[in-house]
Amino acid sequence: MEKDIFLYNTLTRQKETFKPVDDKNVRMYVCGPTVYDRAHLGNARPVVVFDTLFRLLRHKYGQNHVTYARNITDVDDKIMARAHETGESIESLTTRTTQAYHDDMGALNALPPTIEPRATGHIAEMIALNEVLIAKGHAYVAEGHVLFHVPSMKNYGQLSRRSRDELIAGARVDVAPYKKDAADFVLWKPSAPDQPGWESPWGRGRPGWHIECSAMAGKHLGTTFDIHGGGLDLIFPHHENEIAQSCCAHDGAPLAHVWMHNGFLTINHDKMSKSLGNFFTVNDLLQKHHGEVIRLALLSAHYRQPLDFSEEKLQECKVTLEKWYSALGNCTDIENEYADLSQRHQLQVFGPAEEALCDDLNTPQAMTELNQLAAKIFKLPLGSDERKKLSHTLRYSAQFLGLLYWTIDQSKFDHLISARMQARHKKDFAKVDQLRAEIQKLGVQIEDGPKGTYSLRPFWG
RNA sequence: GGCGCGGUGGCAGAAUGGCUAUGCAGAGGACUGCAAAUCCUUGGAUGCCGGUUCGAUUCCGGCCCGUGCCUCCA
Repeated sequence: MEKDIFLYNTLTRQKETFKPVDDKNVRMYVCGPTVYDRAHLGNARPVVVFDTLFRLLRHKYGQNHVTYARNITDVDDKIMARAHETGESIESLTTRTTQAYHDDMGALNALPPTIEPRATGHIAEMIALNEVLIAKGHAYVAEGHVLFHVPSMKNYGQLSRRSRDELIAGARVDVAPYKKDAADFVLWKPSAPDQPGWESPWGRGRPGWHIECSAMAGKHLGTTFDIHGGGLDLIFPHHENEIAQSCCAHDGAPLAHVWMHNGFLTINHDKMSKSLGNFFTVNDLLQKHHGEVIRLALLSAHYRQPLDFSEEKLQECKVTLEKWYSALGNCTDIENEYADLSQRHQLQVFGPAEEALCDDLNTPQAMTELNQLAAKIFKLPLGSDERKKLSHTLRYSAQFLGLLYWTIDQSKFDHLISARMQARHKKDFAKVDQLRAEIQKLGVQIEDGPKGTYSLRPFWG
């Protein structure tokens, strides 16, 4: 792919041409879930957004030249609190929740990341990082805690564009007495005997929130990597502090070149919250809507914009997908061209949607291109070469969005279709309708076109 | 109080210093065993006030409104 990729960088507040450190190994880190509860819809947005970016990067740099790391935070006070409430063991809770996360994100057709490091598997790296920070004068020990000393870093606050003074002025929380500076944050904290903990040079304890990402990113992606992503709310303090830890440990080497942050989502224009009763887990939604529909809805606004979720939006996305599937081709096209979808990346048909995605992941623009493509396809004669070619492009383009991956049992389908065709010629409409119902059981809704032909679309009940 | 983001047609949602997407919804027509889809035609927008400019929705300033973050929430 010749086209350059442009990405908006929170660090510079500008759209920049993406230039990887090593184009043989493009590296991206995205903050993953804390596994104490089912993922909610808000958790799904960064997953789908960065999955889309992952797909685009893999296309441009090669399937095996992109490393995507997304962590699992499996040690955290929220986890401890939940386990304490319910009596479930921490291990059981985190294992079960991690599995549910994989299931839910898989249902949204998010590819598994290349690496999924777990915090509890990297305690030694975190301790080592703390020791480096202490040795270099960026951290200190106080009352069993290890704290990062913010004034030790001259340019702290670059990502969020906040000065240390501003932070302190706006602080809403009491400053712990053992902190040398009000802005200092915890790298390591002591654990009570009944809390999970690991032996360390500072006694038995557990990591602070930010240190795990620095340690895991450093281990798996190297000192400096290409893209670091997450939700808008992570800019401060989480990502700011990751930068502080990693840069100071590595004598100023940048942690990541490009910082990307997705916007929040609202539900019917309200903030999603338990008190408003509009709090949905991904799994809740999957009971009512196909994952592909939810995925499209999550991509229907640009990732940096707020995204409003509603039942109407889901309905509209469902109809849109059905239209695209219908445009994809009649059964003949499916049989001849798309039987093995894993081969479709070899088609190398340039798609305009691809170009839209190269412009800072403009997914709404990509949707427009797919709509345009579908409209063109519908105007062309069924079975024509031109129509097939555009169908190729549609299928090909949609793969970048992780859409139009749906397939059918081809042999059964072909058999039923030809039987129905015959019944139709005989005008045996009772049989025709009965066969339509049978085809529907395969998950396909067929439609009769103007010339007795068929279009195909998934049937989602 | 500090830092930031946004206000585009009925709704959703891109883009752009001049020719203003796209989808849904609406109106009219075509097609049609049923059902559905599709096709053709069509009305409709850039919060307010100034400035820069031959020309601004787009750039600059002010205002109004909404919204996010400010130590563990994607």
